[in-house]
This record gives sequence, C-alpha cells and structure tokens, in this order.
Amino acid sequence: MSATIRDVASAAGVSPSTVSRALAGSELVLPATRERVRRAAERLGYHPNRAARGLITGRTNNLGLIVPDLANPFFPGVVKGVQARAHESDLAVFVADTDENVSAEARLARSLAKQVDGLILCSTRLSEEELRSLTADIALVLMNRQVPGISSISVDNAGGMRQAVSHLAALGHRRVGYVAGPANSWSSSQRLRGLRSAAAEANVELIEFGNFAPHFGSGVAAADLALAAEVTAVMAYNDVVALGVLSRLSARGVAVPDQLSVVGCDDIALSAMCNPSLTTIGLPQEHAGHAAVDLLITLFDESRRDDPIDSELDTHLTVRASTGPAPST
Amino acid sequence: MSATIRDVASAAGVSPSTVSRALAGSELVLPATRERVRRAAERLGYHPNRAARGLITGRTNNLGLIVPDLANPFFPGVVKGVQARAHESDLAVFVADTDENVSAEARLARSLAKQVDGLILCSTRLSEEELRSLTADIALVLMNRQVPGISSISVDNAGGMRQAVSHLAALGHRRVGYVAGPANSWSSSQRLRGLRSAAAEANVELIEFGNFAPHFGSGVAAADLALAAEVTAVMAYNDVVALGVLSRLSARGVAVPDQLSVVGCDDIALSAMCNPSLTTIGLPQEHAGHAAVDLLITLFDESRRDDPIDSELDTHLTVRASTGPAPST
DNA sequence: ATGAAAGCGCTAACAT
DNA sequence: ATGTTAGCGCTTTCAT
Repeated sequence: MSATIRDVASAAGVSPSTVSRALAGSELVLPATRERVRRAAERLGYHPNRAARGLITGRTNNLGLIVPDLANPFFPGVVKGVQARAHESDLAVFVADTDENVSAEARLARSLAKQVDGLILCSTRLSEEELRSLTADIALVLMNRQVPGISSISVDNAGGMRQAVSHLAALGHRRVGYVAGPANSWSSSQRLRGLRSAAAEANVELIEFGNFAPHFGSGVAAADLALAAEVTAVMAYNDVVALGVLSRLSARGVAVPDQLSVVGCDDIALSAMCNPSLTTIGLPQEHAGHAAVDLLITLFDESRRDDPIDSELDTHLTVRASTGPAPST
Repeated sequence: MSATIRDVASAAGVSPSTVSRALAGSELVLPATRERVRRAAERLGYHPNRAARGLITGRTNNLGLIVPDLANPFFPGVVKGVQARAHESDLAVFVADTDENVSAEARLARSLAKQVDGLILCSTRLSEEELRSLTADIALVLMNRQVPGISSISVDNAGGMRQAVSHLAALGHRRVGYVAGPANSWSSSQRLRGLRSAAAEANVELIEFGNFAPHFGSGVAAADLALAAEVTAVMAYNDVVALGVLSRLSARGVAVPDQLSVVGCDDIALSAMCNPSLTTIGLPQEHAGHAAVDLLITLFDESRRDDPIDSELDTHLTVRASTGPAPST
C-alpha cells in the first residue's frame, strides 16, 4: 500500500541503495541526485518503514515509559515531559501504567524491552535483581529510584523536606505529623530519612503515621490520626494524599491553616487549584521527563552503560494557603 | 544478543518454520515436537521479534493514542482504559499528547500511522478532510467526535446536560450561566446544543459565556462574568474549568452552593476531592477507552471499515456539594 | 558516486 | 508433520 524504497528508486531512476543514502543525507551522493530522490520521495509520500530499518540497524527508535498510575497527576506530567523530548529526537513513546502492581510492571517491562531501544522506569518497585537483569538487555533509566549501577534521575527529596520543615518551624510549629507513603517505595523512604534529619535539626517533633498507599483515601484516614495526635501541622507523602487530608479536615470542620497546616509533595497542578490551595514541595515533573530522555539517549551508545549516571534535580517549596502560623495553645 | 528463531530451531533439532508453527500453536505440529520447541524457547529466553514478524504479516500489534492534553485528568483516565484493554489483546500503545496544538496533532497522527495497526484520536480538532485521508491509510477510531464515515466512541453529551439542567431546575434555579469550551471543539458544540434545548424545555434562562480554552484559568475568568450576570448557577464546559470557577468564587468570598451553584463535566477524580466537592456530569473515561480499543480491533478486519460504527455511551450526573437550592432573592 | 548482493528475523507458500 | 525457499523493506558491505 504505502510506497517502498524501490518505488522511489525507480521513480528517481536510481537504485534503492542510492535512495537510502540520499535520504540519510550521506555525503557520498551527488547533490543533484539527492535532490531528485528527495523530490520523488516527496511526491510518492514515501516514509521509510521503521520496522524494516530497525531489523537491520538494530534500533527501533522507540522508547518505553512505565509509570505506576496515571491517575496520580504527577505521572502525566512526567509523561508529557518524556514525550515532548522524545519526539524532538524522533523517538516514539510506548506508555504503560502498572496500576501500582509489581508483577504487572515486571511483565510490561519485559514485553516492552523487546520493542524499544530504552526504557524509563518511573518510581519502580521492581527488585534490584530484576532491574539488573533488565539492564543487561536494554538501556534503562530509573526515575525516582536509585540502584547501584543503573542510571537514574531523581529529585532532592531530602532538600525538599528540609525546606518544608524550615518553613513550618519558622511558623512556630513544633509538633508535626508525617503521613508516610508505601513502605517499599524508594522515594518514600528517602523522604522519611530527609524529614527525620531535618526535624531533628530544626528541633521539631515528628509524629509518623502509616505506611499508606499513595491515594486520596489514605489522606482521609490519616487526617483523623493527625487530629488525634494533636500535631499543629501535617506533611504528606504526596499531594494526592495531602488532598485527602484537606478533604477530611474540612469535613470535620477543622480550619486550614488556622487550626492545622498541611504540606504536600509533588506540586501537581491541582495543588494550586484546590481550596485552600496546598503548600507543597515542587518536583520538576516535565523537566525530569526531559532529563530522563536525554540520559537514555546517551545510553544508546552502549559503551557508556558501564558508567551509570545518577542525576539529581532540585526541589522547591511552594508556599500556598494551606500553611500558616501554628495556633497558640 | 537476543535468541532468534534459528537458535531455538537448532536447539530443538527442528527447522525454523516448525518453531514458528509450534509457537503459534498450529495444529499441524506433533504435540511432542511442540513441547520440545516450547521448552527450547523457554530455556533460551526466546521471544519473537515483533518488528520482523510485522514486516511479513503486515501487522505491528501496536496502536496509537493521541490526546490533546494529559494535564487534563480526563485524558489519563482514557489512556488507562485504552491501555488496559490493549494489553489484554497483546497490543502495545503509543501515546502522544498534542498540547492542544492542531498541527502537532496532524504531524503525530501521520507519523504514528506508519507504525501502528490503528489509531485512536481523542477529541481531535483535525479537519474532516484530514481525518478522511487518514482513514484511507489506517484503521481509525474517533473519541468525543463524530465525522460521517468514521467510526467513533462518544458520550451522550446532550443527555448529561439535560440531567444537569433538571437538577438545577428542581433546586429552583431559573437563571443559569454556561462557560462554553473551545469554539472548534465538537464536544463543546454538542454540549451547548444539548444545553440550549434542555434549558428551553425546563424553562431555565441560559446565559452563555465564552468561548474559553479548557483550562483552569478560563474558569477563574468566567467566575467574574457569572457573578456580574447575576446567575444563581454556573455550568462549565468541563471539570477543570469548573474548578477554576470554584477557586475564584472562594477568593471573592462567594459561598458555594449557598450563593451560587456550580456544575462541571467529566467527573475527573479530582471533582470528588476538592472542597466543596463538585457536582458533575460523569463520563465513563476508562470504559470509553475500552470501547475504543474494542472497536478498533474489529476494524483490523479491513472489510468492516466500510460500515463505520458510532457508539454512544451514557453519562450520569453525580451530585456533590457544589450544588444546592437557588438563593431566594 | 552508484549499483548489486546479502541479510536483519520472521512467516507463508510450496514442497515433500 | 516437517523442511526448503522466498521475501517483507530496509541498510550496508563490497564492487565498480
């Protein structure tokens, strides 16, 4: 149906190899010939069959992106970033959502690995073993996770936590609750570590709740715990959870931030849109996506895979309406 | 690097074609042989190269999904649905986000068309002409858009509008504002039509604002218009816009729903999470995704493409905290 | 500077 | 029931 390289060749009166060279911009072809070929290709609406090319070059020009849950607005942000950058490099992107299911993730990763040049795994929960076995087969970039020997893009979780704690401390909060994320999540444990040390330094008492799944309902449940624990501020593993906290507090008639301050993490677009708007630790979602693609592209050069790069992006606290001075008791 | 069919063939002591047949589950191969082949394949970790297979079968087992903006939570819902169903049928999904940009959409559609068996275009703004030229090349399913001759999945926009208007009328609202979506959007015009006829029937006066881009900021701006127009309820083109309305009303100290009721459309997860929660017309996002994949799969059978199917899904009003009785004047 | 030939990994006739 | 052959569309030696 679609025109093949041979059609173009005969239309231009040259051989298929010349067409291939001309279209690849090879110097070895006469400018006049190249132009003739280009025009023939144009006229026939010819576009090389990527699968056929991949068969011989060993490159698909596709990349895979696996995320835990597109329903958490953090991930669409990443997807947008990955995509935008990938398309610039003429790479198409397979996207897969694991529904937070580890075995689904393993299956998807294995199956995608066969049809892409590289894979970006977002907040993966796969075991280090599995990850290492994947790297043997394919270029791999981890996002929000670090594993020795595998390249990654992560964010400065600890720094973000530190900023949030300083903010709360400055507002006079001395007793702060934390709604922890999933126990087996790398970012969750990173955040917890950063938080503990920041709290200790700032002389803030930290009350931990959880672990919780990274869902709205978790925040709803955690809000009651926070209230019972008589903290003056609550930090949550992520914005979706923080939104749950906010919702429950409102339902229970607790004024935010007058009675209780709330801090989220991720800075999803929604944080600015809800009421009260949410103070949150901003992670550069799209930028992280860009960075992941850039990193992946360097890994296409197999020789560079031996020396993994772990790159860490900055986080910034964005203060909004959900935090205020600690209530005087 | 990866094992090929020949490796399996020699390991199992048969020819490549037998391996191909055995793995395809052909009846023409001795059960014993099949088992031997299966085990050899297993042992070598063999998985057929899909690109090579596609080259000969003419099927890629990939499908493409193009959405306007993943930052609008409606679309991730669709993506999840599409993906889930596609994976069941062993199809991988390319996802592309056009950033609401028509020329980007055309480019992406053309470029994806070459590496997939079918394309799902979500809320596309492409011209009918372009769409028809695409259908010539590839199986196409439209979502939230109907074009004669092309299969589509859409929702009962008019029915949803009718439910919302009845709801408001029952609450005593007689003067209702509508924040219209983009002028060139099919669903926007559908919703407007449905709304007008429902309002007329229910004897509700309709004040139209817009057109507006489907963004949060549009709602912010429209809220002021609604206030100036002295309506008692505002309906918005979609939830993201409605959230903007809510936000601005809160900033201006207008109580929802006591002074003004607000209704959105889409039922994105956020609608239930914000404060006050949003009454909205629910569209079945994931279900629509499933339906689109199912429809696309029937179109893989080329003979069925002559007789396009337009399937319409139901919508349901979900009443939440943002609507209440009309204030007595 | 260009063409001819080989081959990527696979499946589908066509043998046997 | 299995093997042999050819060829999908392309790139890449190797010739010339």
